[in-house]
Amino acid sequence: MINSKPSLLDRMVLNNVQNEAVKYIEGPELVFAGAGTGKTRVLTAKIAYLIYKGYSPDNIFAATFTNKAAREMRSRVESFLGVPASGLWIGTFHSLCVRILRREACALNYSADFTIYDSKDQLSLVKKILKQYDVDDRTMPPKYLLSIISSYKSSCVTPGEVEQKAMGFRDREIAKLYNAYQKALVQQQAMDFDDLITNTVYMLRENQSILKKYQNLFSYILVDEYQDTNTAQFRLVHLLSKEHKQLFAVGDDDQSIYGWRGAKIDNILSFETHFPQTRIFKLEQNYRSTKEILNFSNAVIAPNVNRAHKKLWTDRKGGDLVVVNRFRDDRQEALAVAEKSKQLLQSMKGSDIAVLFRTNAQSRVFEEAFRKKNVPYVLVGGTGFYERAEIKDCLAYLRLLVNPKDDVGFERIVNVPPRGLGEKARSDLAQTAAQNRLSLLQTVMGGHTDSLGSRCQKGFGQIKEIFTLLGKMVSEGEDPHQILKSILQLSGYMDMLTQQDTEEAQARVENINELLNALASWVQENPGRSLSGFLEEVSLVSDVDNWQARDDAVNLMTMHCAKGLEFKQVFLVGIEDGIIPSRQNVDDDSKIEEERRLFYVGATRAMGRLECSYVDQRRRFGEILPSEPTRFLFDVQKNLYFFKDLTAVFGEISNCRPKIHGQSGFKSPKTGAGYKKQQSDFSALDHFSQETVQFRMGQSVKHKTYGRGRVLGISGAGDDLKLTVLFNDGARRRLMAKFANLET
DNA sequence: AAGTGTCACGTTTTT
DNA sequence: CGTGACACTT
Repeated sequence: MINSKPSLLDRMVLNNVQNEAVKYIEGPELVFAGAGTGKTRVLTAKIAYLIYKGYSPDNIFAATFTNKAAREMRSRVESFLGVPASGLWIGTFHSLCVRILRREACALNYSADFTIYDSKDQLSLVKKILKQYDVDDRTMPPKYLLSIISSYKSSCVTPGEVEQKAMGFRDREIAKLYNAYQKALVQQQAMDFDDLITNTVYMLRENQSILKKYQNLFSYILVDEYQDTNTAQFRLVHLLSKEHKQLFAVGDDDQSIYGWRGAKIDNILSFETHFPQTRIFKLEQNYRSTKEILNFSNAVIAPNVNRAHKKLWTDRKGGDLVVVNRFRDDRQEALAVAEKSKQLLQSMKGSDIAVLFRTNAQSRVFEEAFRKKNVPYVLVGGTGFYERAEIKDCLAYLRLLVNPKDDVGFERIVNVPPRGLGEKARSDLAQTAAQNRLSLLQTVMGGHTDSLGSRCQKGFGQIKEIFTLLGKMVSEGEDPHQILKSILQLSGYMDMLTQQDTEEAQARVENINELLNALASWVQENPGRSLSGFLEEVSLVSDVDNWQARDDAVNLMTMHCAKGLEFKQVFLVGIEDGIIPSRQNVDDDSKIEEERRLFYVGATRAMGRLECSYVDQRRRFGEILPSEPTRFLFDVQKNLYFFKDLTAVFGEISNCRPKIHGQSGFKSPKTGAGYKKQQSDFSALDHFSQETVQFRMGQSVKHKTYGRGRVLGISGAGDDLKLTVLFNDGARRRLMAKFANLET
């Protein structure tokens, strides 16, 4: 069946443990795969091996973390085997579940064309419900309510169960609102992200014949990034595999970074109790990073308590020591990273370089710096294309054509562009709709608006006309791209934008054109598929899914986004207390552990060079606030990184009176190419920094009256040098180095 | 109903 | 600083 001259397994190039893990098909199997140990390789090889052993691709269910990963794995499996694996069920949990749900929708009282609500849609719906129930959104903020609902859902807790276990008024209130929210979703034939998993679980749990069907269909279950599965996903995997027990999970507990959205690290740590007779493999040889980077990373993660025992090693020697830079402020940090990137781009591809930060807000300064220095970059994630208002408007029109019960979508576009339909008109419509048990759009289309005030007749008439024409186009099988064009024309949306004649409106037109292009190429790639296919794909894309590394451009992204990726050079920026660990996670030990894992994930992305940085002061909400290096840095022995104090590099130079040997660039700060050159070259500054810095982070010092302590923070320079010291009596004190007379 | 202005609040992280 | 909610004006 497969023509393999060097045998399949030979071609896969696996080490011993990897090889055994791939060939073991005798039951539940868990592979602990540390960062860079060839996890993806094992997973792909495993799928290829299963097919080679006679499993049909149709019977293999493989859950990955992103669609991008799924695409890549599918094509690697195909190139291993030399045959297409189109039937393979590979994708994110969300997209795999949607596929099942579309087939079985009626078992859940849903139509196959249900809409998927994103977090903005969820927010509108929740706000509407709070208003309906007359709940004050100060005591019950919509976002907060949604986060509660989401955490219930990710643990498969129904509104009824919340009600049952309610301890007081507030719990009952939440149960009531959760219930109303869920009812509204069904009524509007919509599901939110969590529902996609949770509803699949409920359906399988309550429906023996459907369960049997999928247990038989999926004869092998594989799960990637198992450390980031939540309870609902665990239940799903458990339900599907409990008869045949052919389950393969890979993951790394040290990289569990999604606890805040319901992921349970215990899923991987207690795998054996959930799945008895599990065979465990550990991949500990790292092929990605240098010894220096690995030692640094191992030291970062070592203090965590809640983890499985393992230690990564490598035989890659002779790399550069990890660097920790200290900058004066976030602007200097960004400019320095941009400048360094610019130099690196002469010998490296942009796709080899990444700047990783904790929060999206940090990206702004870097964008400015990269633009200023004329260094090309790609920002991965952030406010996604599909979240822009004009794009969401277009999608809302399209959504309504597929699902006329989508009231959230309807409310979005009733009066965009303005049709004279204000609050009064809308609440009247909502009332009529409720009386007739119809959705908002159905009420308009059914002509039930005749009894409403004459002022709004015109507006509703327009909507009816637009959707009648569009409906006709859809039923005639018109091309989705053409349909969107008609929407923009018939609704007057394009006219509205072109009339505005602002730069803002211009940008929106361009975005819409981009959407039109995306839709056109989707139609080309998916001939014959309906509009709902496009909408589904659009709702389930992740930030990295659309990301394309460019040879010429440096990559900017969050540490979360960088999971699973690798780069030759990594800048891990803003490693400050309050940022990583996030201010909001500092009082909880398990959250601190997760923050530490995130730091570890960031550090282990680096193959060749890792350069971290923190700043003394950072702009936050327009205010300049002092910053201190992350506590995680103190867990790393000082010999594992090289510390560079660059706070004195721009300005303030006279303060420090540095002794410069050989070529000096510091004499004429304003003019001369020499200065510019120095400014852009970190290594030329090494000497300089070592001379000015007498104190290092974490260094042990002795004070006459306070006794021994560790240096926690350094700021200022020269005579202004200030130290924050944590003394052994437990007190933190800020001292002027000049007067403190510290001994080492 | 629509457009303008003022104020509070927010930044974790995302399928 | 930037966004979104609300109040006020036309």
